Amino acid sequence: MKSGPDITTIAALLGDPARANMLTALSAGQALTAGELAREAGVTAQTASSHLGKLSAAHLIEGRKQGRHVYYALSGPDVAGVLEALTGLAERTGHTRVRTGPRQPALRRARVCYDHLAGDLGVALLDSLTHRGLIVGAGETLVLSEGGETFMTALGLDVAALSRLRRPLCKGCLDWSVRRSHLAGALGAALLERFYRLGWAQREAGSRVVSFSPRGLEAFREIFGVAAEPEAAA
Amino acid sequence: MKSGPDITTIAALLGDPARANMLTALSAGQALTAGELAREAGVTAQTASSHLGKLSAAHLIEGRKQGRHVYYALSGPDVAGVLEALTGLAERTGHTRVRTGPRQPALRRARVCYDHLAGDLGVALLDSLTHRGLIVGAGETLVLSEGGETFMTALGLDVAALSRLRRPLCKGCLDWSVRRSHLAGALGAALLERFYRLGWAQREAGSRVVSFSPRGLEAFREIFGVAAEPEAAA
DNA sequence: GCGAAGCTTCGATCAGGATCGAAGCATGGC
DNA sequence: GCCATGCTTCGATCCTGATCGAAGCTTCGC
Repeated sequence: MKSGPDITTIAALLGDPARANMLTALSAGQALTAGELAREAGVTAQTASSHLGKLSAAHLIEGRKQGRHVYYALSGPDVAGVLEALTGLAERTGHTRVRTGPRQPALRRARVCYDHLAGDLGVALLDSLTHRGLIVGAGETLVLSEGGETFMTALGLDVAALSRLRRPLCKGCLDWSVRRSHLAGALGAALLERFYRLGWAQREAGSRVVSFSPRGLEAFREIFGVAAEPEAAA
Repeated sequence: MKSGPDITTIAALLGDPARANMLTALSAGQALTAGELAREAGVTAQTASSHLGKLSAAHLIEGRKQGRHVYYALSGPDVAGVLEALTGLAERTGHTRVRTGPRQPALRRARVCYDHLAGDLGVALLDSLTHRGLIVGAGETLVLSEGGETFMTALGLDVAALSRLRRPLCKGCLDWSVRRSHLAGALGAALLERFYRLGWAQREAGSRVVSFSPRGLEAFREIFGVAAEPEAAA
């Protein structure tokens, strides 16, 4: 019928929730493995592989094989730009998922991001740690200070063992609901695991929501001083 | 699964050829009837009605009943902006419809983007204005300088009136064929309108092509010094 | 080497939605 | 009033594609 660039194939690719979640995760800038993207999208590895194949064939993402992992990244900043433009339009036209389910506020509050804590509480956690000088740095690169090491040990974590893992100990991860970083990496995962063990929180079945018990929330607030983070940003 | 603006519903709507054709047709700026859009999309009236209902429910378009016709128009310039951004991405990633139309060079040269000038001439126009300091800024945020205000007034535009509109006076809009910004916003629309009034250019029926008369092109070049912008960027 | 982990391919299932025929509702011309 | 025109609703069909189980392939740890 018409000629010129064909937007439908790309738009159709963005129209699937699993793929949109993957791309949104990648628009933070860092490359992610196929497995991480699968978890991010909430689908199995097979399904994720199919989606990644399509996105790759459409040149929206590029994959690099590294060992037995495959790292995927956006093919360029313009992909993220389109996502942003779409997000803006979605916001103006009132397409927010917030109202769709009762779980949404809970998701914004606290959820797992792969294997660490995200959402308001996740961001507040990292804020508290950096504010007290236990973690130093900003953005993606974070370092645990000596005081931080003591602190984590007091919490019952084996920092030495965590440092020996391949995975980076501390890493900043951009939070999509708060738009600020929360703590990822081996330490972030170990902390969340610790919260589970202490009975402070638990995963809700079939969702990414992390629900804190009243007692757990109290302890969390006491240790990390969450109350210091009201609605500030605009 | 996630919250926040939901791009998937909108992207899915854009992912259907029939709907994409309709929206592309509407991005020329003028309202079209349901029947015209059906023909544009190459589907029957029933199918078109279904699509229009969905686009309308998603607030991407708005319909006004007039007699026994229903006129549909985009709900705002940002819809056309998203289409432009998508088109640019589609071009970079090589998603072109195979059949190339004869009108294609003319489209690249000068076309309407909702209600302002796009294409080579549109980009050259903004280049000239910024180069002379009449418009300051880059990317999406642009500001008309004092000298620019004088200039526009000399051209016969009522800048004060344009400033009173709800819509932003100046805005950059990414051009899909040139991959640089052209001038959007109230000023961009008023300028194109002025070109029409001056007899420099006119819309070609049933397409987005803007054709300049030889005399109009000469005047355009003289005022905006278009020749000063060959293939420069890399 | 052997087993485990990460990713992809194959095959089957199943739901959503695009499409059109036919009928129903408005509006305008006469 | 009566018919023609323009648009929408209803119902049925059909097909694309999302999904996951199972199996295959590669790479790493030991």
